[in-house]
Amino acid sequence: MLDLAILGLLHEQELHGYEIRRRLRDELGLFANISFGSLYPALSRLEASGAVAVAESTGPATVAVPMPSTGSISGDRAGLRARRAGTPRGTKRSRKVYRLTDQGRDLFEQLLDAEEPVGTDDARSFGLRLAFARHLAPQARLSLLERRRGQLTRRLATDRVRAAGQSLDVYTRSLAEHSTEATQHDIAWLDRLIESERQKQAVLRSETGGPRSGKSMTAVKGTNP
Amino acid sequence: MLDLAILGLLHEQELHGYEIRRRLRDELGLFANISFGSLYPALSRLEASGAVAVAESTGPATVAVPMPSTGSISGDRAGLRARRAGTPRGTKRSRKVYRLTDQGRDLFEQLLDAEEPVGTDDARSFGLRLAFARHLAPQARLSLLERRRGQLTRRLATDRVRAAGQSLDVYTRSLAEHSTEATQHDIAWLDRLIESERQKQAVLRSETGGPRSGKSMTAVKGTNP
DNA sequence: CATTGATATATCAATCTGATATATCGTGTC
DNA sequence: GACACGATATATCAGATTGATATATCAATG
Repeated sequence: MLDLAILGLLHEQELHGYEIRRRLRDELGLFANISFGSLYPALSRLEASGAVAVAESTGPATVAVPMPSTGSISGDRAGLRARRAGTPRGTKRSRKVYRLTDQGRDLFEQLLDAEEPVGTDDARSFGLRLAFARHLAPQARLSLLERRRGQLTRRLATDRVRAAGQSLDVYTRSLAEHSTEATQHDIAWLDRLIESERQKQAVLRSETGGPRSGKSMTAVKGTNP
Repeated sequence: MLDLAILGLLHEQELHGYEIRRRLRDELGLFANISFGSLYPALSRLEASGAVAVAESTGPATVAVPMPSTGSISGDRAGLRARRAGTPRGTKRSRKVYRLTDQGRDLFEQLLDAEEPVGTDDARSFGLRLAFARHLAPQARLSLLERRRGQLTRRLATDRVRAAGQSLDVYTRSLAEHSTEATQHDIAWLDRLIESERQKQAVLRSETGGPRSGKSMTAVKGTNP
C-alpha cells in the first residue's frame, strides 16, 4: 500500500524520501505520520525491484553519484562540496532523489487498478486510490467508487446490528450510532461522486459516439480547477 | 493497544481467544478483523507478564463456561462436549479460557487512564477508550473526551489548509473536503457527549454536595437503557 | 559560537498483518 | 454411510509497519 503511494507521488516528479513523507502528510492527508522505518525500506525495496531509480543526488552536473555501494555516510561530503560550489537552491544533506522507471510506471498502474481482496475494508486504501484516480480509465474509476460503496453498504448493515444491540452502555452505544451516521455520510458522498462520474462519461460518449439521450437529472457538483 | 482491548473484554468475563476476536469485531466494531497472529501472541505476552491467567480450559466436571443465555450465540460447544463425554482431559485441542488477574486489573486501569502521546491522532485508540469509558472516573472520562476534541480541532485546521490547496485535482479535492466535513461531524458528536457528561457531573455534585444552581440549558440526549 | 530546530537518511526491536497449517464438530447432501 | 463444507479454535511464519534512536547538515537565534 505504501508502495502505491510512493509510486503515485513519483509519477508527477522526482522526489527524495523526506519530501515524500511531507507530501503524504500535508498534501494527501493519508498516512498521517508514516514512519521512516517504513518509508526508507520501502524505497530500497522499490529500487531493488527496479521500479524506481536514484536520480542524480542534488548536485551541480559535475558531481557524480557518490558510490554504487550504499555507504552513503561518506556521501555528505559530496553534498557539502556541491553546496559550496554554488548550488542555487538550499541543498541540504546529500539527498537521494528517486525517479520512476518505466517498470515502476507499469507497477503503479497495476497496483492502482487492482481490486483489493474482498475482506479489505480500508478507508486508507480507498483514499489513496481516489487521490490517484485521475490516472485511471473512466470505467476503472467508476468501478473503484462502486466497489467502495459496496464495502460501506456492507459495513452499514453490521453497524446497525451493533447499534441495535441491547447490552451496550451509553458510551458504546453512542460510538455505534456515530459510526453508523459516519458511514451513511460516506455513502452519500460516494453517491455524489458516482453521479458526477456518470455525467462525465455520458458527456464523453455523446461527444465521441454521437448524441445520445442522456437523462441528466442532477447538476454535476464537482468542478475542475 | 490490543492489550487494552483484551484486558477490557476480560474485565467483564472470562473468554478464550477466538471469542475475544469475535467480540472485538461484532460488538466493539474496533479492530475490524484483528489477526490471530496478533491476538494469540498478545495473549501469551499478557499471560507471561501475569496480567491474565488460563482458567481451566476444558475442566472435568466444573466447567467455567460463560452463561449461554447472555447472547452467546456460539460458545458452548466445548462445554457441551465436556458435559456429554466427561472429557478425558488432554487428548483434544480445547479452548484456552483466560481470566483477568488482579495485576491485570491494575494494568487495565493504568492503560485506560494513560494519556496517549501528543502525536497520536488515532480514532481507534479513542474508540477503544470510549468503549471502556464506564470504567473511568467521571473526571478522567471528561478529560478523554476533551483530549479527543483537541486532536480533532487540530486536524480540522490542517484539513482546511489542505482543502484550500490549489494544485489539487477534482478527486483529491473532494477527498479533502469530505475529510473536513467528517471531522466537523466528529467534533459536533463529541460536543454532545461532553455536554452530556457535564450535565451528569452537575447532577452528581448537586446530589452529594447539596443543591447548587445548575444552569441546565440543554437536555441530556444520551439515555441509559 | 553554542544551542536549538528543521532537514535528511538509516537502523532496530517490538509488533501487526495476511497467509497457512492443523484439528474438531455440526450440517447438509447424495 | 460417506463426504464435502463451513464454523470453531489455536498456532506459527514471512514480511511490513511503528516508534525510537542515531547520525549528520544547515539556518536562525541568542
